[in-house]
Amino acid sequence: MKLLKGKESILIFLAENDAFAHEVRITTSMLAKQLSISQQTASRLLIQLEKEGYITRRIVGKETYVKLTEKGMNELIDLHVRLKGIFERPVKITLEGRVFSGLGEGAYYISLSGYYNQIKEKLGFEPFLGTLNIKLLSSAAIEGRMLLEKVANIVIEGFKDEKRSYGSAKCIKALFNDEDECAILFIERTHHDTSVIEVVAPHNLREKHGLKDGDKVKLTVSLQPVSLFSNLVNVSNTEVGCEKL
Amino acid sequence: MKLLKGKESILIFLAENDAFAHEVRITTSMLAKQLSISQQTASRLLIQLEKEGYITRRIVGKETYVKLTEKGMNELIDLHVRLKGIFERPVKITLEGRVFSGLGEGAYYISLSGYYNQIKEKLGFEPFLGTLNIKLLSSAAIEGRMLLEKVANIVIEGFKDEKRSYGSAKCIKALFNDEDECAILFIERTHHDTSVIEVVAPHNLREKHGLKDGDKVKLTVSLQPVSLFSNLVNVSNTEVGCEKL
DNA sequence: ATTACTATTTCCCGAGTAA
DNA sequence: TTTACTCGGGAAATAGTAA
Repeated sequence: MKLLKGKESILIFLAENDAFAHEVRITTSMLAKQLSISQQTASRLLIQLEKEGYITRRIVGKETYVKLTEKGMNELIDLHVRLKGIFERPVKITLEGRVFSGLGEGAYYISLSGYYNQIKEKLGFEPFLGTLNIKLLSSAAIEGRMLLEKVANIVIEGFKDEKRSYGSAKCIKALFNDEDECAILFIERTHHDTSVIEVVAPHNLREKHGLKDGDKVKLTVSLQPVSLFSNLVNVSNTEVGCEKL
Repeated sequence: MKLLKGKESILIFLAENDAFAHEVRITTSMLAKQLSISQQTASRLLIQLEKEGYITRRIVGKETYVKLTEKGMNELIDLHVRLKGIFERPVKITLEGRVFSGLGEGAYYISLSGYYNQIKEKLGFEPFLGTLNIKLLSSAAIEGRMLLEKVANIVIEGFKDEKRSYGSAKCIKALFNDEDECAILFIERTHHDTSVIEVVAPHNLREKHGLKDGDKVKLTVSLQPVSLFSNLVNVSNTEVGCEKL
């Protein structure tokens, strides 16, 4: 598309060239080239921006000096603040589902030191020896699960012993029923389908919350919008249970 | 003006409503109302955005669910990064001028405990008992001086003793000849005109740099673009001598 | 080289309205 | 109620060109 139209991109271009701190020399054809518009359009837009009070122009012979006014700069600040609001606010992803019993292999796998030590180190807690299986209820929850799987940023490496090899998994920290620290496990080559998640936690959640099969539970993950997409910086900006902002 | 035109503001509106994390229910008339456009335009823009790959739409009976695509989100991220580049990059203001001798009253005023202690506390150094007078050379430097005076964020309060009252001053930290920590003083009711600045520093700059009247010197202040304007947050975001980024 | 006018085309908005 | 078509008016972009 090109998100920005003529006037807006002129203001941004000027700001990028420090035209809020001092006058900047400019020609309409150079501006046109930069913004992929015609020289005539550049000329007209500068006239309009000046008329509307977003810039000042000082013409000395053949040279034109342009400066952003406070009004022009405020326009950019507003936009900046709005985008900051989007990208720097944690977004809560909530998954609801029902507890069910698995085959108990979760407990076995977590008890293996090859997994146990990694969990302890990378998740920051000593895991209860067992996982809680949760069947997701809605298509929204399943959609959320798929999103979280993409974003999960903690990797538990696979390993081998003399008998067999053990696969790797990704996980992401979450909050269980608005209370308990936990992590959702995304296990490579699981036998579960995408409507199921497994949760590991420092405590026995089943016991602590008095859960039996079929009980409804809730998982919340709070993450930064930018982490949902690949391009930008830090990966490790997930927060657990952050409600405000 | 309204910096944003239809399509762009729809993308931002959707992002503000978390439409990058999950589908969002929307009607064209509600969207029209929010963005002050007609229902017809809202409809047309949604169709176009979908065709261009910025959003996906899922129509279930009368309900429409919209989601930003990765492409759409990247468009916003690009803009965000661009604005961050503008507002979160220090801008260097450089003032050049020539040293000249004043009447020596700078030394007297700074030696007064009413000023001395404030300088020590608010500027973070014990000032040399004297100021360096600098006559600015260019109109650009004078313009810069006026800008800095507006932005100067450290206030030295005036006070009274039994004999007379002493005026207040503002100052801002700067770098002297790319080397020395110092501060530019903007004295209320000074007898100097706007082409002159006074500098206070922890050392005797005249001696340390072997300066005599007429020698050229340089002052550099590095500040955040947002601090140039009133609306936004933190005032104390001035940095001294930050060259990179 | 500039800037910026006029004329033409192209694009966009919104009223009316159908489904 | 919805969405989204057609269509007329007007805004915006460019070409041509003057200064």
